[in-house]
Amino acid sequence: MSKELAKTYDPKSIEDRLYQNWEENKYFHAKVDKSKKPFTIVMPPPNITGQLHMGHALDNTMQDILIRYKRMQGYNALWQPGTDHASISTEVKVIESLKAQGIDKKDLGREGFLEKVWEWKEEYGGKIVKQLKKMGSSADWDRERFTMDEGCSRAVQEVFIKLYEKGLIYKGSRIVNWCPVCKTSISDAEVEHEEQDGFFWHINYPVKGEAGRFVEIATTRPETLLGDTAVAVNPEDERYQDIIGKTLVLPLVGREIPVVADHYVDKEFGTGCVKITPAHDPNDFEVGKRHNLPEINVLNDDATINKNGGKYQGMDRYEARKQMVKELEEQGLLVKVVPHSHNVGTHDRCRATVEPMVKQQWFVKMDELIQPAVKAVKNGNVTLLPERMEKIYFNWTDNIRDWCISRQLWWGHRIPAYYCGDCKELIVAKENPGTCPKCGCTHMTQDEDTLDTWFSSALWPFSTLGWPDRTEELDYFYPNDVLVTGYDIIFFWVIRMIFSGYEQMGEKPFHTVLFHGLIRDSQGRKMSKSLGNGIDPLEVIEKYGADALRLTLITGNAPGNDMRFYWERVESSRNFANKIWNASRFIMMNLEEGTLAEPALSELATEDRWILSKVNRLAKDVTENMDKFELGIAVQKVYDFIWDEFCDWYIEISKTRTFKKEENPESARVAMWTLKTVLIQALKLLHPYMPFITEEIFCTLQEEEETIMLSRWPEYRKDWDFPEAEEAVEHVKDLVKGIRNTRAEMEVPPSKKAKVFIVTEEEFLGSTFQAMQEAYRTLAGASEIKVQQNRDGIGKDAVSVVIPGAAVYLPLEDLVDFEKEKERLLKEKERLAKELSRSRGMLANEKFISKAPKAKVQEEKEKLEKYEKMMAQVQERFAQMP
RNA sequence: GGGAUCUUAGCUCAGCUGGGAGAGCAUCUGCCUUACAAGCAGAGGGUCACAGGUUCGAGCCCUGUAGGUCCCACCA
Repeated sequence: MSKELAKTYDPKSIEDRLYQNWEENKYFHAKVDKSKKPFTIVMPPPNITGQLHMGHALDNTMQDILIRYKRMQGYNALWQPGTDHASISTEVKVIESLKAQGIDKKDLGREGFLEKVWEWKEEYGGKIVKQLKKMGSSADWDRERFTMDEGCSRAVQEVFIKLYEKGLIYKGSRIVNWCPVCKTSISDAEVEHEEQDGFFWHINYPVKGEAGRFVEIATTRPETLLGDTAVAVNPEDERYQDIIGKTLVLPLVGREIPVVADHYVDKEFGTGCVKITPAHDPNDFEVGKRHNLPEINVLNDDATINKNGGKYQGMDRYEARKQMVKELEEQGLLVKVVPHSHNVGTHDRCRATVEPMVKQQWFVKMDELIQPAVKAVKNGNVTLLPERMEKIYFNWTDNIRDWCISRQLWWGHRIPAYYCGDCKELIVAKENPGTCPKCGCTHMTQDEDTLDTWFSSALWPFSTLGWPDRTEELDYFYPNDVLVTGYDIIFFWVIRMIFSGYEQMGEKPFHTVLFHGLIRDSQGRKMSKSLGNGIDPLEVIEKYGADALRLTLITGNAPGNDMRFYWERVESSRNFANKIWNASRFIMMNLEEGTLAEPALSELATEDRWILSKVNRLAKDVTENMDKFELGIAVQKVYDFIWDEFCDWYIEISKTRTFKKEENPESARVAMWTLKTVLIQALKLLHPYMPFITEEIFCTLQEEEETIMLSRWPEYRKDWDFPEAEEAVEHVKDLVKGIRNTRAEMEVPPSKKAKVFIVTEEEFLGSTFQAMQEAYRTLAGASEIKVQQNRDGIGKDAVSVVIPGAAVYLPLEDLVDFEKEKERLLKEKERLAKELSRSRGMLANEKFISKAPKAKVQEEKEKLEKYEKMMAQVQERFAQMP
């Protein structure tokens, strides 16, 4: 006897053990081997501050499925993992933990603080990796990287210097998004627009020298008045022709400002007069440039009013707003206040309202750099899935603006720029030059800023492979094949990787991007910390196992679509795992010791050929779906096959042989071989999705096998194609279902076995039913079976079931309620009549005959014939009824 | 303001290039049948949002309408 499995599937008892075994055996490790084709996926690096959430779970499951699939297909599959330093998140997190200990970041100084962050990273940064392992992720952990490790840091430096030397990175005083809470600039991509209810304050600006004359402006941010350096009107606006060029006196401040004419102003909107604050509004900034207006910054880094705000200095911006509105009202300059909802930019990390400010920052010039990335998607060198993501992609690239990459943070890659303390000369270099090349002094200091986190992530597909060194890994595994990620980071990351790949490597980073959606809660809400509605994947694994979680996340989920999480669905996934477990257990219980030799084709019973044919086509279909990245469809097919075909039909049918080993040992042996063979094929097809349970069963079933992970992916076999067996078994299934159905409707107790007469004139059916009667006798609850060509020996009191090609009679004698039987037959007649009229209608349509494909027409003719025969049977039965 | 996407069984969702409406859960009925009650067998339940159009044929393609979700956007 073979090894035995426990009665119910207990994922906890096997998962950790198997994973450890895989790691120890280095099954995940991919070595450069030019004799094999590489297949590479780079893992989106989770933040070191991260906790595994459903998004990671889905993302990693998809990648693991692809990697395991390709690995089994014989590819040299590399899943390159790593983590991200996540500058703002980590810095904020460490600041908070220091605060709890009563320590302030500034007191530690830059060096001291960074030391603390590294300590924190060592202690907590690896947590997410351990959690990913719980998912069964077969990433090559030996190659794990970190965006701030030595190599990745060199890559960042190299790219920065190269782009600077090409003139694609520049430093400039520009208007940027400023987060007053994080006290750093952020990129446009990091700003989220939120509709907020606010007001329009209409304010009168007095015209200089013309007492009683005013220009009425409308603003949503009255406090920015402090930085106004002009008022603009549209040059074509007839109402205001005479004031263009005049001077206004800024209320509360007294500064004199000009009225300028600029096409930016919309005549129809508001009053048609716009206050211009170049230092705190992107549009005004542009207007200011056109009219040579001064930029007056009135805000400190924490969004309090600075010294340029005169008496309002030190007040928070909102406090100042209140105070100023009050004073304007007192002075009679406030015309009206109108409720108005408008979009406010917020920082996606901390939700604080972003303040546009003019600052000295570093930028990447985007217009040229982006071009190869645009072309790549347009000409299909890079495919985005689902296709609609292309529109989002192009929408961004078409409206590209320069990328602000400097951050006023300490944790991150420090900008490799040095300034001369004396002559202010700027040098971009890997190291501090020591002396100033211009004035010769030695007062060189490094730029204080660090780079946007995404600057290093953009290099991830090649920096992880060793770039800027020319490693053999880089040569072999680059470009990667597929990138799997959420559509929410298409701008942050995907686009930037693509243009960086072309710019640095001269080649795309990957050929396909597979996007997935968000996992939402059962009410369709985003899972978030603040709502407290997040479901912890680890909790799901603890309760139902990693395989159940993986299956739940993949089934019924179309690419790029969001999905709701239901515990009930995990439960049904778990049930499926248990189903496989028990089916396997059953097979092992019946397996005899010793290997089962593959029988000759002639030894196979009809049902053996049927299930082999089915599993054979399943392998073909699943492979096709996988190749098209239709992961959910593929696994659904495996699920249906295992449960509906293999368990419900084949195993049940096979019992007639395996339970009677003594009677016909040879037939039992062939059945056992088929059971085992088909199970192994199915396990392999399922392995990428459910790695743990398939491994455990595979290895228990075949002690000689080391792992399913490295076994060969099932390929289509021509000699396993048995269309006639498939047809035969389909008829048997119809027969069994028909009998079961009738018995249930006639309320025949399950204990009562009935005789079954099958009347068919078709030779193929007759011999099929004859040959397989042992198989369906038990399935249909029959005592005795007779297959014949006429109704001889069948009494009038027999219940009849009409199936395609045959009529089945069950002599139930006293049990028959003829009224009920008539009712049942009538229903059947109606159904057939409907089918017949549909079919006849189609075939009577000349245009259908002439225009539809011939095969379709033929198919329809066959259907019609089938239904006509069935109808005849039903009518005949009516005629016999008493 | 521009764009994407969704509307299919009571609930959540599949449905690939157009060719007789599916799954899981829920509901109802009967079964502890020696792999599995986390199971088996059976049943009910859908004018595929609405209105047009293309087609021999539309859940699927086109147009419009309504409602939901999301993304982008410098109208102060």
